[in-house]
Amino acid sequence: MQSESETSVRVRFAPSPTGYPHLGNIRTALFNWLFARHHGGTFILRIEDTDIARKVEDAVEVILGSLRWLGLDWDEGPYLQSQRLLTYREFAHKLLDEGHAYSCYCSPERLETMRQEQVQRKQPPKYDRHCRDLTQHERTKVEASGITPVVRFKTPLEGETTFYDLIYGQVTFKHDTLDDFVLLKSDGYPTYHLANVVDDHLMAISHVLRAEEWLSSTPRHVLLYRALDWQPPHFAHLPMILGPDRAKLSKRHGATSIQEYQTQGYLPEAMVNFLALLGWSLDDRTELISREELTKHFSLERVGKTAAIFNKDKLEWMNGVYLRKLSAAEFVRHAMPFMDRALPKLTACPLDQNYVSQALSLIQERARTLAEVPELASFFFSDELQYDRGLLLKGRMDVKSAATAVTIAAQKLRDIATWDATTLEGMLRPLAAELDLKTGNFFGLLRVAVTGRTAAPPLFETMAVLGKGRCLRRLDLALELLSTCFN
RNA sequence: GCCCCCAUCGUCUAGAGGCCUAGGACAUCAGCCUUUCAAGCUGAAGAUCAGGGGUCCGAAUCCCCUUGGGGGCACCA
Repeated sequence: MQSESETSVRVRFAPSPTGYPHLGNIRTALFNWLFARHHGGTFILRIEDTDIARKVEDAVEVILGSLRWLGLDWDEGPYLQSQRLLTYREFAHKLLDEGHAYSCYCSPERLETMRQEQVQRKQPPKYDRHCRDLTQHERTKVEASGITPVVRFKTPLEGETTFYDLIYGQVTFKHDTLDDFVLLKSDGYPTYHLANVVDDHLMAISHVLRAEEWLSSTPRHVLLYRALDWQPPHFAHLPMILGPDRAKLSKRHGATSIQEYQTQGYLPEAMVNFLALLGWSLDDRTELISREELTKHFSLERVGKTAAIFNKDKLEWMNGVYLRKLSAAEFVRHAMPFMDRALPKLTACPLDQNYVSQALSLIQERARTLAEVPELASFFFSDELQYDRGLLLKGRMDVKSAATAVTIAAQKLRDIATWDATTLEGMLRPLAAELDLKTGNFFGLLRVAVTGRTAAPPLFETMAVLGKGRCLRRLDLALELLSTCFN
């Protein structure tokens, strides 16, 4: 920690806009952010948009939006690599001039058939270095035919590269398992390897925290740093987050993009808490931890090495915890957009704010995500309750006594002056005894009548919120439904 | 096929030689609370620490092998 703070910590999150950020991407962003904040360093956002073919139009927007949603604010950027093409070309040419790179004129077709043959022969697919040792004469000859070459790195043929990863420790790769990778594509854009190394150096990145899938390309990067006579940054590869099938997260894993979690009604704080625990832990017991505590305690030493399958059940549980921690007003503020989206007809007319907040406060404790709220609360907002009349007889009551019970209850309720939970309970509980009904059965019957469902918030509070008029109307409706049960 | 990484309950994890007859959390099951649901509380079940060899007085922890899983091997990132 001391050595880390000696030189200023500068980290970056460098997504490519070829898709929407998923849990793994965002976890990487989070760890970078936490690392920067913990050390009082700088968190930089860099968009690696060097693949024009795969670029997704609104991906950058979504990336920025997701980071903002989670409160992962950046100090510099977003830098766009597509606007720095000259810089990469400059260094590609420098490598060319200094003999660390060469122009390759091989056609994609040739490369493809070569690869196929190699795979068929069960050989590692590697570029065969066809153009590596072309004579000047050969070179000018091909160039005359108008082929635009790519620039390839001249990987040393022998020896090995070793680097120290802050999480995985010392890692060594033999050079003969590497090939001459492309630095500059024929369209003039750099590859990831070139752009990434150039930018990390130019932007004075001190620590590269990225997913473990990059571990095996790190030797290439180290080689590049050396060829350019630059000091490489510290590397820390983060364990992968896998889908339920243990494979790398991708589109086919359902909820892939982080923004889907937003629309499903997860709270950013819950998301941050959950993601932080995917690969990092404070101790042997802490599960709920605030952003402040996280930045205070975050350290690379407590990042694990094993890939994790993310556990949606646990996320849901945690989100429920965060939902319940909200004040009633905050809960309403968070839930309203979901209400509007799911129940546009019902919320179209201006609703009494007091009614809404009373209703939602009964829902708050029962929701695990905000997207569940409209469904859980819908009976508060619909005039015409729709339910199967059979529900009224759930308490294995016969139709007649059910009808009697509802009739008497409605009668008595009509005369109530103060409509609140306490009064309602004071009236209805003794009534159950008078009717010689178990409270469970009687209250269950009223619950269905009043909410249209067997599972709902506590009856008296619910009735108190619904109000006298609504309750009485619904009891009448129940009576009607019961009457249709006779024969 | 080659290279790299990893390996503790179903899942997330604690564990850096004796504190481990392996701890916590989610999920599961049971009980309590209770008008239902949810929440809460209590408890149960669940890991021969992948397997096999070493090292050591002593290993989940160190070493080796095997197996399994993942990742990489593009003019994609």
